[in-house]
Amino acid sequence: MTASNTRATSPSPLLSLARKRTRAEEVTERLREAILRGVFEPGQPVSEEQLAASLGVSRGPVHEAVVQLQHEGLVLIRPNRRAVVARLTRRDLEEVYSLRLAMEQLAVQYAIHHARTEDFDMMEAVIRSLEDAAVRGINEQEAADFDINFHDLVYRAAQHERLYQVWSKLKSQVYVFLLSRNIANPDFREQGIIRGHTAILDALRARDEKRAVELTEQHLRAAYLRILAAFPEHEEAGEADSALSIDESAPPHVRRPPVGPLQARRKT
Amino acid sequence: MTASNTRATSPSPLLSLARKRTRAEEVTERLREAILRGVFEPGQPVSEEQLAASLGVSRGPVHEAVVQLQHEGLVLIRPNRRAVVARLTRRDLEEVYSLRLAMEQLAVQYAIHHARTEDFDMMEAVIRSLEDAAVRGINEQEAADFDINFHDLVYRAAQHERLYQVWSKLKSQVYVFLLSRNIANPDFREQGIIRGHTAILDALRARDEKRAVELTEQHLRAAYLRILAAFPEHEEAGEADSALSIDESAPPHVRRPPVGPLQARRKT
DNA sequence: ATTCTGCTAACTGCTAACAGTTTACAGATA
DNA sequence: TATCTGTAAACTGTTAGCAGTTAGCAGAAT
Repeated sequence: MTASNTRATSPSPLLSLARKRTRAEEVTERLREAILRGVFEPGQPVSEEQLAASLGVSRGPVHEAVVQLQHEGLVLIRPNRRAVVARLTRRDLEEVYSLRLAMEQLAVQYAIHHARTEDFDMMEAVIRSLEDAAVRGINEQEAADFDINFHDLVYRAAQHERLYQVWSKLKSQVYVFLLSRNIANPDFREQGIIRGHTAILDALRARDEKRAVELTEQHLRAAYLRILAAFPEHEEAGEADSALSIDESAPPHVRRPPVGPLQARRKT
Repeated sequence: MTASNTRATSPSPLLSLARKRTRAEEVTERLREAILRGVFEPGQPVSEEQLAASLGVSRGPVHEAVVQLQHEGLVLIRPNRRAVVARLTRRDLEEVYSLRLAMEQLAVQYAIHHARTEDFDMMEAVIRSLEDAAVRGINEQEAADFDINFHDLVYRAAQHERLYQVWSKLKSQVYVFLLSRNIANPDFREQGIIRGHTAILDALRARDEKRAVELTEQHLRAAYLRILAAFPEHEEAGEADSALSIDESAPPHVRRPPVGPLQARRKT
């Protein structure tokens, strides 16, 4: 997510009133980056104490960071136990993408009404960058960055704070899925992303709400299926029901087929 | 939210392995309750230090609680400044309800596929309780509790952890709106709630996805409009753009009409 | 060999104290 | 009188240390 967290509109460096970053925020970012880059394996315990020592900071800010990353679904905390890096399952994938689809359809509706032309221009620039980069060949991480950046701009253009907050939390998990499972043929994958984003941008510019919503569904369902296909047939033994699951009184595990627009389509 | 946070299925008191509540969680609950009950007025600063002193606890857990309540949208924090109780505006109302609508439509879809019969029975029980209570007359807070409890059961029945998390955050804000603005004629309001909930429950039991989604939209749009109507015509002077707004480089304020299904309908 | 038992080290939750920032206000200045 | 300025009090962010819990492992028991 290297680039996706930088502001789309860079604040003027002069007189910028620079909102002071608290130490906890810096730790959060470092730790998030480390987890996303795979420095910590899924399932691996993360000691606040060790982390604090290695970052040369006390445990207070580190604790805050860990809590924040739990909200983002990257780690799992249970009281008095060490935090554990989340192991995202097939079920988590379905949850993330079903939720994302609902939110992103809302986002394009809002974007159509509230976006400024600069917003569209920035989206176009991101698509162009990906096209250029695709020519010289890029790795998975770069592809994921471009992908997420485009969608991030859509959410920003929607000018819906709460919607953006929810997306921010989901974003990290989407990134994990993109990196770990998005192993289709690169050319095919990148062209699909480019075509999908271009189509969505066109619909947004045309203020065609129905089409934008429809295209979003297609785009995300395709992404979902591509990632799902890369999951191993038998999931790892002893896998938790979900990466989150604070809930201890979970009902016995049931196979849950996807619901709603993510499920295999009959009619259309 | 007195009752809505208790577990729907109470864990067996024997051998319950009782998940130990951390001090920070207790403080969070107390503070949330205090804000929802109006002990702190919107706009009023909340000192972590004073709060810690008055609760007989150190500032660590209190800070954690304040951060948590910021996530729930009940307070606003800026670094090095005292937290302030959120003042929810008309725009916040629109954000909350547009997001809620998208979430809840997803929830009923999942509930239709994953709910057990007990889930429906519990929903029915809540509706019945409200009917009984309405006869003897109830105050706004009780009505809000019944209302939220029903919807909470729907989200639980969906068995979608991330969806429930988002709803949990929204729930507090919905509660604030219900308490502060839901001032329609009680009889009318309660009958509307009862009818709405009954219709949704029927559609869920019938596994009629399309109807359930449609009814949810009607129910929530009605609630939105009822609350909106109670907003004063001229909002308080000096009101922030939004209760959240970490973003300091906000564009000049623009009148934003609701988007999507919340807006006034032309076609249907 | 495998399962239990008890101990030690590692670690988290919490508290208390320090350093730097913000708020509030009294007095100075126009 | 109204506005500016400097200073003290209030408050947050951070650190370090204590108390209680958990994890890991060596040795006993089967």
